Amino acid sequence: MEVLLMKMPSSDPDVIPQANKEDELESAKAEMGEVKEENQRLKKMLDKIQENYKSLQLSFFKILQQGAPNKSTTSLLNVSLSLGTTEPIKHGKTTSSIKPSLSLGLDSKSQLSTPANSSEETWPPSKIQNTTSRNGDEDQQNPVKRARVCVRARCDAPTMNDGCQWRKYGQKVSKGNPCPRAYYRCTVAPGCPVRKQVQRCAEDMSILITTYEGNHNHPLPVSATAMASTTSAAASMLLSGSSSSTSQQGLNSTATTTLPTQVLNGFNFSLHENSTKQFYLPNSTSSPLFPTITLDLTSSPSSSSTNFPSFPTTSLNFSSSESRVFPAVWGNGNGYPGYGAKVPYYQNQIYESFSGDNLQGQTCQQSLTETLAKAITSDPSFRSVIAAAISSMVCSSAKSGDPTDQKAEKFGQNLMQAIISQDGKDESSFSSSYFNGLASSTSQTGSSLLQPSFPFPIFNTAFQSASDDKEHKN
DNA sequence: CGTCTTTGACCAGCGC
DNA sequence: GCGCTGGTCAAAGACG
Repeated sequence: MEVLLMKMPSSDPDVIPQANKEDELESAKAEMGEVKEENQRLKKMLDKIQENYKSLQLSFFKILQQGAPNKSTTSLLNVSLSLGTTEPIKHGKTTSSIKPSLSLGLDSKSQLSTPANSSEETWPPSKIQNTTSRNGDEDQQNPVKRARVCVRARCDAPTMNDGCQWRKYGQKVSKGNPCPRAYYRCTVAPGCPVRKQVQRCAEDMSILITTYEGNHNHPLPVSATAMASTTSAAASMLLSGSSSSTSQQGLNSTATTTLPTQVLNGFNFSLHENSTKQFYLPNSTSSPLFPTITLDLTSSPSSSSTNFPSFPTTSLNFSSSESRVFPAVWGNGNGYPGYGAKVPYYQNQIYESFSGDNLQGQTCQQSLTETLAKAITSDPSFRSVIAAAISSMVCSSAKSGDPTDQKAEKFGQNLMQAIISQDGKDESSFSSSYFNGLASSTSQTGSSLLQPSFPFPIFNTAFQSASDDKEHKN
């Protein structure tokens, strides 16, 4: 800790009287004791944050379960999982309005849209539907299994690495988008019905839009479970999360009704009617027949084509305009690179948000540090959320009047200041060292402040993914 | 040699 | 009926 470093004697010890040495030693010991107390206090704070997180998570799933799914209507819906997209949304020529309504941190929003012609919304086409119907049990799949999951992410590589094995079977240049659309099918197991489309956003070439359809009929590699679980869970939410009723008429109308956006842990889960042009991808002709789940991992100002209403929300956005933030995640959509690559921590975040499974991975301080550094440096809102949480905890603690709490308050303020001040800076090294310091000081006290019990699942999964990564490499 | 990608052809749905 | 469009097929070539 810097406190200790500052207290290190700088002058020649030979000229310092023995009494002064002892005084400094005692002073250093006292400082160490205070630091330990601070660590204990921080641990309590984090425990409380964890409790709050779990409580919110439980509330979220309760709401999901309580929402009586109307499968006849939900099959006509799109679900959009937005991570941090808070900018104003365009729906054709209209803009959206906001209607907060749900409690427990769950917001809802309304939106208007013009009838969209999104190729994303219409895949698979009727031909495929007929084809799958001829395949026997394919048509027996429930809407969840038939749901499509569209993932938007910033990625320089041709495809996202989702851990699965894909084989490209076609490529087309769709009208209105100079970027060709690639068609892949899962080759992990023969006969796997899962297919995906990959296309770059015409308005922002850095955004890669991947649309998945179908469920895997085989075990998935560990590195692929994050995305698969995400899509599956999102599809489940698609059915359970809609309380709004729609009709085919509504789908054909020029304006759509309001569907809720739920915010949990900073993640926005919004439901869109299928006619909503969530993302540009113009030119589609067929009517929407499958529910579509859109997972927006972008929040760049340039992604003005995203059609999410602007609404005030506390959002954790783990995307970054710099794709290198996830160097080991994207790219090379072939084979099983996922076994050697880390599962994107934000994907795991999503997965855990749905599954409620707080992974208790092994300790990996370095991975945690890097993850924290990336999370903090990649998004200001993340820093703000952390700072706000710490501020809240510290302030409530300081009200107790305990002098040590005042020190904790000061420490928290410094931490907040340090976090917030990272805006606009390349502070990976700083964040890394900062949390290294936290973690190392924690280990001194024998606690597990930042270890698997960390309240943010992103951190837990960072452990997990790192562990998986090491396992696969071994 | 096996696997994968490329790419033109083909098919079906939709709008005019 | 025709043209447009999206999606799939399959032969040929590339690659390790």
